[in-house]
Amino acid sequence: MPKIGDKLRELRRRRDLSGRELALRSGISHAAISLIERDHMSPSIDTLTAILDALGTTLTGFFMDLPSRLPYTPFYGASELVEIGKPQAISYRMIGMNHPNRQLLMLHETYTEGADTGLAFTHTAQEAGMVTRGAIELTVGSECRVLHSGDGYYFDSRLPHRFRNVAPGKSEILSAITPPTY
Amino acid sequence: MPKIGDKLRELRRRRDLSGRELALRSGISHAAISLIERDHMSPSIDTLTAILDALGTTLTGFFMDLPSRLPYTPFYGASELVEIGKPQAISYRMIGMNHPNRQLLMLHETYTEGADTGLAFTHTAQEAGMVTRGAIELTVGSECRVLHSGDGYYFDSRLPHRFRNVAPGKSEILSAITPPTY
DNA sequence: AGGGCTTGTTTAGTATTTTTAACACTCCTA
DNA sequence: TAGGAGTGTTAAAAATACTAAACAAGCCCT
Repeated sequence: MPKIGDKLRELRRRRDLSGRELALRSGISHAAISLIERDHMSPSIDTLTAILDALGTTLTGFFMDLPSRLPYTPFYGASELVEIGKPQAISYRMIGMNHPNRQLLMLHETYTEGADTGLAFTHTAQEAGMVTRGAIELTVGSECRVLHSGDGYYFDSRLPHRFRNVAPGKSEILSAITPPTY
Repeated sequence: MPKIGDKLRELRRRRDLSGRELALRSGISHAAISLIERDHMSPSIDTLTAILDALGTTLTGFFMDLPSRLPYTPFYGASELVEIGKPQAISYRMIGMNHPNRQLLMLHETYTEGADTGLAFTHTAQEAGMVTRGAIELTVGSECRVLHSGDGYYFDSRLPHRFRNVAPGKSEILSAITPPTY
């Protein structure tokens, strides 16, 4: 009943993949992919999962559809990023402040030497990021690790988490949170 | 792969429906429902849609709050980021690949000299990011601007957009997209 | 023009889902 | 105690998803 074919094909094309390439990555035959994309058959959850997986997507993301938007300016110069933290300790500079219907919160975080968020909980949200400078000790639940420039993270904000700057000087993170619970 | 059985049974029980009653309302046999609920078979999108329909739910709603009961590691070392692009031109390295129910897609993008995405459209999504190295010419709708290290952006992916590396060498972006339908 | 690559489609056969029908069990009630 | 009406599970056929192989069309060579 749901016509997922067009959406799937569009997704694949956007990634610049041929049917055969996607078949190879997903483990599904290219014939099946062709049939699914033209709505000639309704894939099982398992096969659709495999396909979306190879496209870097999830069932949730795939089936989600959002309402409309307004015109605005998409650019945010480094100096225009709005500060929503405490620059003396931890600076949170926000990207996308003026967006009419924000659904994710993107932050440029700067930690001064020794800065520490302490243990934090949030409602149900998800958080991802990458260290771009220095070294950050990240604790999530019972796990702990030091992340250096280029290392990333992704966790459920429901778990208690804590960021601590362990570099001799400033550290920086670029992070994203959804939904934007700020 | 995804074990949707428990969630389905829980949903049905919460509505105080028997397997046969749900079968009647959905048009699916009660045997099939039993098998699906015990993860003995992977339903097609059509049949799952019919079942969820009878339960007053949608595919989106169903997959959105699928419990993430799987243990996972929130850390992603720089070398573990999964490549979903084409390193010769534009590399998209994904943070959060193993997350059980991803709701945002975070990417570390590396553009080789002169790399160009060409004009791209998406359905309804939102995208934010910051240039961390080099210089990127970003076009969104009718607007165009060159972003340097430290500059950010936030736009609606429904608008036609294009990234082009205009630096003499590699450029890098750290970006986030939600929902993860890139 | 003709090979050799790619692309997406079709067809026939295999595997899996889905149905139909029977089985086993509990809880009522006569 | 026996029977009916409810529940969920299993075992057969039937229908459908899926695969493997062949087909057709386009593009780039020389």
